[in-house]
Amino acid sequence: MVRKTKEEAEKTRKDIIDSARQVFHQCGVGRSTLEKIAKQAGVTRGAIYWHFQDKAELFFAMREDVFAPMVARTDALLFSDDFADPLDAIEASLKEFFRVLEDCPVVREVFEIMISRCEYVDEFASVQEEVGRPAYVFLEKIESRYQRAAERGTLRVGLDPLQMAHDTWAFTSGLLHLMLGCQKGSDLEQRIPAMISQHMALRRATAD
Amino acid sequence: MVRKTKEEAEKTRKDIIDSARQVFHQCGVGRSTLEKIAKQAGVTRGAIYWHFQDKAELFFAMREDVFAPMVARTDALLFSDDFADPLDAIEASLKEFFRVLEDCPVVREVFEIMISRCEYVDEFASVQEEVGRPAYVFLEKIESRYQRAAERGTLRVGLDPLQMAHDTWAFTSGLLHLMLGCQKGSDLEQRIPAMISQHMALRRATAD
DNA sequence: TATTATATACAGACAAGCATGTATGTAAAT
DNA sequence: ATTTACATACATGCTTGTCTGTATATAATA
Repeated sequence: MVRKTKEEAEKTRKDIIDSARQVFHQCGVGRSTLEKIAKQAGVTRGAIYWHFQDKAELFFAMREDVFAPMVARTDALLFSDDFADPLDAIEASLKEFFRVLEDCPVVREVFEIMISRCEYVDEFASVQEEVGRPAYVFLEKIESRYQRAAERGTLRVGLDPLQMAHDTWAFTSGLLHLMLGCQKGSDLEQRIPAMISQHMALRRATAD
Repeated sequence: MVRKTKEEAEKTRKDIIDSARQVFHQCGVGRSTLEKIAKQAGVTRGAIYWHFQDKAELFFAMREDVFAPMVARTDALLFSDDFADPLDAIEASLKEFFRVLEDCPVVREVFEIMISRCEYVDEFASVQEEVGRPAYVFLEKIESRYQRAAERGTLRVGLDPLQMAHDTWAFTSGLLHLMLGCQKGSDLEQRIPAMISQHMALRRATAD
């Protein structure tokens, strides 16, 4: 029972990615041997080398599986027409991001691997760029939203959209890192929605 | 020329830590072999094993060398009596933190290693806690400063000190991560002082 | 439709290179 | 005389990449 049907092969591929995520999360990317990953997936290294060139390519595949959908979800809210106030769109987008991160263990595991279980050197140095770029793209996106808010008059007078974008940018990045690095006993996760609300409230125009 | 005087031995120890920092930074902690570190320091592994139990202990020593002074510096400003307004103390403390990070390559290298070149699993899992704890301590410290600012009336009315502390906490963490992960071409570093000023300005009481 | 050929999807074996830890040697400081 | 501060040598265990084997799905052909 060697040569499998295409669907079976595809399932094997997904099993390997799933297994890699678990092993990466437990051992760290560097100490995750292909043997461990194979065993966890119920295959041999031969199967891994068939589907992927090496550990790096496996890592990228795992990452892309969760990263792209995440960007799509949050962008959909950020640029949604359902919100009269762009600030509401920013708030909803941020909350959705952290909600998914909290509710979906797979997504959370991948982010935890990327943030605290991978060394960004050599063949993984490019990963840092790939993570850095979206960060700057995100900065531009929220800047455009703040800009729109300023035009609509929902941004508090005297506040500069570009500066607000930078502040929210850092806030979001920090929240992500603190959440993923926080100790189990901490109540940070429950506080997150409130933190986001309050962060946005700080820059809303006061009611006339 | 084997048995060295105590001062020479101490110098060897520091050379090893220096070398470890460079190799950790270049190869990542996991791929840094003691052989590489030894060669870079101009000694053999024997010297490393004499001064340190293993790579983990060497890592901790390197970290402690820059971490403790950093906390001392920033705390000194944060709790200084020279500032009439506690918000000024927070601002000065944050600016000092990032100034050192920018000016001192040694400090920056160590932070870069801790953030993006080390896998926090097994014997290094405790490192994450050791980094996480100061983060929570920092949260408490700035909360107490915001509390004081509220009492002094320099915090804008209606703002909750605890919530402000959380916001500044995330902002700082994010700024740190973004700065260390930012591409070389970015102008983020020049923007940092302005970002901090603006962050604090957002919560200052408006002049009567 | 039946047969054949070929590419597929792996499993298993192999050699080679490292990295680690330890054990031992040793010359000088104390 | 003894301890110190290393250097050197050694054995061991991984991990990787590659190479080969192979049974079967699938395509080609008749």
